[in-house]
Amino acid sequence: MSLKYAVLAALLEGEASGYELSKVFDVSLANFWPATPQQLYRELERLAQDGLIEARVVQQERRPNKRLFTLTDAGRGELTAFAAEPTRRPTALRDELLIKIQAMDGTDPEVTRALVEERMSWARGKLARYERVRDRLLDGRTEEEYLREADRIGPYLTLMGGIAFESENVRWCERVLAILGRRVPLS
Amino acid sequence: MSLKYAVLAALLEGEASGYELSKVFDVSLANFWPATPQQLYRELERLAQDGLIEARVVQQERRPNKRLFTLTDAGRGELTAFAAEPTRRPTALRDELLIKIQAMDGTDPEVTRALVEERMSWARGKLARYERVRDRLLDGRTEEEYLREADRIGPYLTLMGGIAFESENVRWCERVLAILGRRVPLS
DNA sequence: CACACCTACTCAACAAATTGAGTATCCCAT
DNA sequence: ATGGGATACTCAATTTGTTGAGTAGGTGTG
Repeated sequence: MSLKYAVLAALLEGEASGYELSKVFDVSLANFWPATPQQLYRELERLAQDGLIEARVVQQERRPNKRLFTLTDAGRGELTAFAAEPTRRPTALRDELLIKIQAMDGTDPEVTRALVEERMSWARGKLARYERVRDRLLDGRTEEEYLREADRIGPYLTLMGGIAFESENVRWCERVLAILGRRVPLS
Repeated sequence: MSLKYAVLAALLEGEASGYELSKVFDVSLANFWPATPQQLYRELERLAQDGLIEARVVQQERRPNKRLFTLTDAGRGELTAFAAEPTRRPTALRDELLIKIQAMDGTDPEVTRALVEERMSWARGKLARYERVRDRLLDGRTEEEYLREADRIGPYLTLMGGIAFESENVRWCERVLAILGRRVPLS
């Protein structure tokens, strides 16, 4: 149900094709509403049928044609209505690694170390990507200036959330590695 | 696919009924693998059929009978094998509130404030519950002592993750509220 | 000049998650 | 004495999410 609004929110940034959205959902929105390309195409179809978005086909020369989608007034309306509704479920984190950590006693600690290290470097990479998005948003201004001047601060606040989340993730990994290291000194 | 292992991991704590598990999945495991009671009952059925857990029916006097499930050796084996496998997808955070924040420009800032405040007090509540679980685990010992003595540290490390996650959540809410407050001074 | 990867999707099948109702007993407070 | 909540589930329908294959031209790399 919420993917619908995630897509509408993504289209606030302007016209986009399904393919472009699938990229966006991989970098910025991926932080709080992951979706596969297939889900997006299906959702776009539905939204277009419901008149919340409009499609126009763009003929292209040396690549397949694409359909660009734009928010309609109706879509914009539904989105702002949604944004004012009370939130039903709060954060839901689904993390396979944490299941493995929960069940780690009884497995080789070195294997667990490796899993945590992999996660840590992944989180660092994501953090770096977020920081780049941040720099592009700020565009030389300080955060203060940006928040005063910008007409849309929503995307900045969610990005801030993503950055906070991933750096906490990295810190957690570091702590876990420290603890594992104390338990099983490197031989 | 992972719910299976989440359930097996939960049963490491000992025998439990579906009903009891649905409580556990609401407090501790909810942090990294949410599941509804219906999902759990179905999963338990499947796991019992596959011989990974065993059920025994306990007759009760003044309440409905219950089925208590225990890990079998096969179940324990599958779980430890899983715990050593590389993790496919990393963290996926799904947060409806962040969609609303992303789309907040164009809605009444006071409404957004209220949404964030609600989330903050919810996160504080969750944090308090985690802290209580932590105190019960530590049982008077310091973290150092616990980590040296305890034979299972997995649950402590995941709990640490939950605490880190929720306190970061609270901090994010505070920052957002501060920014909203500057933009829209309370009249 | 072969091979992999990028754009830009569609189709189909399946697995997992959500929602809502239904059953039946007991305890506690108003 | 009546209503609400807790225990302890089951059944069914629907919506979401995932996986894998297929199409088809274009670009870049060794």
